Amino acid sequence: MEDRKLAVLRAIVEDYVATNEPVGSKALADRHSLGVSSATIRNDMSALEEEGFISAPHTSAGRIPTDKGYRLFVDRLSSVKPLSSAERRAISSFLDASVDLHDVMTRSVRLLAQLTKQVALVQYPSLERSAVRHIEFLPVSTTRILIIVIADTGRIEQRTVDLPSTISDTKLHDIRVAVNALLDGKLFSDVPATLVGFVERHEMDLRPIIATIVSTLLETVVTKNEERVVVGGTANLTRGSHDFGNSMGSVLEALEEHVVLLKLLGNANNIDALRVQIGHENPVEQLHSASIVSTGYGSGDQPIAHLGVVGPTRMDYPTSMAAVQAVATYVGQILKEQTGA
Amino acid sequence: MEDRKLAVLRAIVEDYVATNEPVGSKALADRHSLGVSSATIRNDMSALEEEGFISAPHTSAGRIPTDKGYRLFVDRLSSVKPLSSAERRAISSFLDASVDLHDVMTRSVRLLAQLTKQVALVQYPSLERSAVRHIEFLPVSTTRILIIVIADTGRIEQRTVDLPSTISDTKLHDIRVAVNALLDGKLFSDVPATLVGFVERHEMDLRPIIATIVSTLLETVVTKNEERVVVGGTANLTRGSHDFGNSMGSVLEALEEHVVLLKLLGNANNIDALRVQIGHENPVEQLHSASIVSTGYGSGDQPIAHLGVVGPTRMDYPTSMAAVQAVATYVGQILKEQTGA
DNA sequence: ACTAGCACTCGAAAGACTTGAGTGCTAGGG
DNA sequence: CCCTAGCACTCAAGTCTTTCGAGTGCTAGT
Repeated sequence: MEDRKLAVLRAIVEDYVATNEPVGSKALADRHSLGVSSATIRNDMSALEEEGFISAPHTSAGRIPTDKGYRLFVDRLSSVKPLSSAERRAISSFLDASVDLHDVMTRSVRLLAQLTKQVALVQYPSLERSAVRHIEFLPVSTTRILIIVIADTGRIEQRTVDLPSTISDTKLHDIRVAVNALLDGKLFSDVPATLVGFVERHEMDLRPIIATIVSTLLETVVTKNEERVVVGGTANLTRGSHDFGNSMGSVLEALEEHVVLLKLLGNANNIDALRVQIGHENPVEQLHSASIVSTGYGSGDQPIAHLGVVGPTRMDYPTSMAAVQAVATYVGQILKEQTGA
Repeated sequence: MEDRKLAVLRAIVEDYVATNEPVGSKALADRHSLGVSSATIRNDMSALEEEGFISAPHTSAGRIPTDKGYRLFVDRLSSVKPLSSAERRAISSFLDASVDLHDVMTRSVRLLAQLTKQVALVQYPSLERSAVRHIEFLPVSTTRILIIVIADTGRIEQRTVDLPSTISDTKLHDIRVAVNALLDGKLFSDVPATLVGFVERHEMDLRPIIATIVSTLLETVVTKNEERVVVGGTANLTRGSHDFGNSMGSVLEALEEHVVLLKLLGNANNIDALRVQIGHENPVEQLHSASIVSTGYGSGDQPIAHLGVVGPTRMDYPTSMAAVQAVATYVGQILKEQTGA
């Protein structure tokens, strides 16, 4: 009895996702073998509507799932649909061809967009979770150097800095060696603590220069550590024609605001499991008619960043969840291979 | 007489761009002081239609400019509208805040999109036009190193490479010094020639390793020298509602194909002047209903890459041209400051 | 060479009508 | 007691018609 009501809800979600049209009792009785007549289904639907899982766009139309309905569906009614082996092979071969981090990110986002037919988001490995692999100083002119920070996750940050006075190449080299000795292998988040007192350990006349360098370094690594997100598959927004109706403009706008996307993916540190945010559950107002399926990925034990897809609430959750999961796993592997030993 | 016909065409273009509705003879007579009656204008319009500069969507509607009409407008009738000083200030202050190349690209594209209310494209400095500033080798494991190539334009390329055998840190350091001595300051396009014979100048047992490194280096610098393009302001596609009608999907698709965008911007080397491609004039089929305004930008004498905007054929050409021009100039300056002395 | 006037065209907007999917409810059957 | 069959009702969406008016081309007049 309760079971049947759930079955009806599942059927409604599945049909609505497939057809994008409100689904009525008759259609359900016909297309799914629920073993009862349309009248009975009508009663169940009435109850489901009462409880807020479905709603009718207008009196004489079928029902469509509400956000709450999708939530129940995702939590209790759907099984994560395994990918076909062809798909798995496609994923790994496509990602294996990547030559560098940028390439991995770009390919992942394309892949994810293609697999899910949704808009895909892939975040670059977070600097917070990265460790210093190497730091390089390149003289650009007599009073200007280029600082390059290379992270173990493959990310590279650069910054040009004006020095208060000139410095010889050998001195600069010495500083570089000292900085690297101190910072190599350190987590970005530990860099500030590690650099405490560094300036003071040098000769007086070098201190202004070193102070400048250190402050830029800190800025690069911590203060302005810009997280990056790649977006792909926006053309998929036009797929289901009226899924986003006239609000498509604001969806596109939101997708260009990387700050917003980071909020979506959860720039908090705690989340690594597959996460589904349905409709109004997501924190971005402009995307209250969209759902986000996301997860963390990483080369080791804990996630170093997130990736996911954004689509209309009426998306194919099982497939999206499977694809997101799979891509995250593969990306993690690739990064491990490329950056680790 | 001929003069008046041109004035009529100009008026038609301006009105159509402003209103997005076919413009009729009466409206022209009213809104522009052409000094003649609507009947006379009708005659002129007839002639213009005959010559293919305008066309009527259906019998009893006004006229809209054809691609040919826009072309004439751009070539002979429009004056590049200077930006307001407020706009100029906004541009320079916004771009001045950039901290690195990525930042410059991102900010430029946002700026350009905002100024023109169109989709903006900004190409990263072309590797072809870059020179080597520095090359770094970082050991990742005993048989694996990370090669990092830093260009004078601020671009940084990385590549992980598996070595055929182990190598000591000191040997690796020696190779690095040798490579840098050879390549520093060389144009990327000259790198292959410069490296001829490099492998052979080393001891026999190092040759396999060096050969591997050299081939990866060549790949990075020449063979797979991926040009990059940043896209922004896609939300502007939804602005004029039916400008792209149902073909908006394919426009978005085209904008995600960076190869396509490079074709649009002209990956040929010869173009640096402001260029306008109207409708079918552009080489990309999916964008035959769009126009592209683009130009080269550079930190020195010749352009190192291109930037521009993509919009519907009925775009405000004078404004777009001015904005593209201005942003290109500023970007060139900023890059010069950041990367040069 | 320009203008005034007029008949004509045809898309877009508004209204009337029809259609049919879907509902809620009630009465009857296993 | 739960399910089903049947029926009256509702309402969006489609179709058809009508109206409306902006805009045209042409001709005759200044």
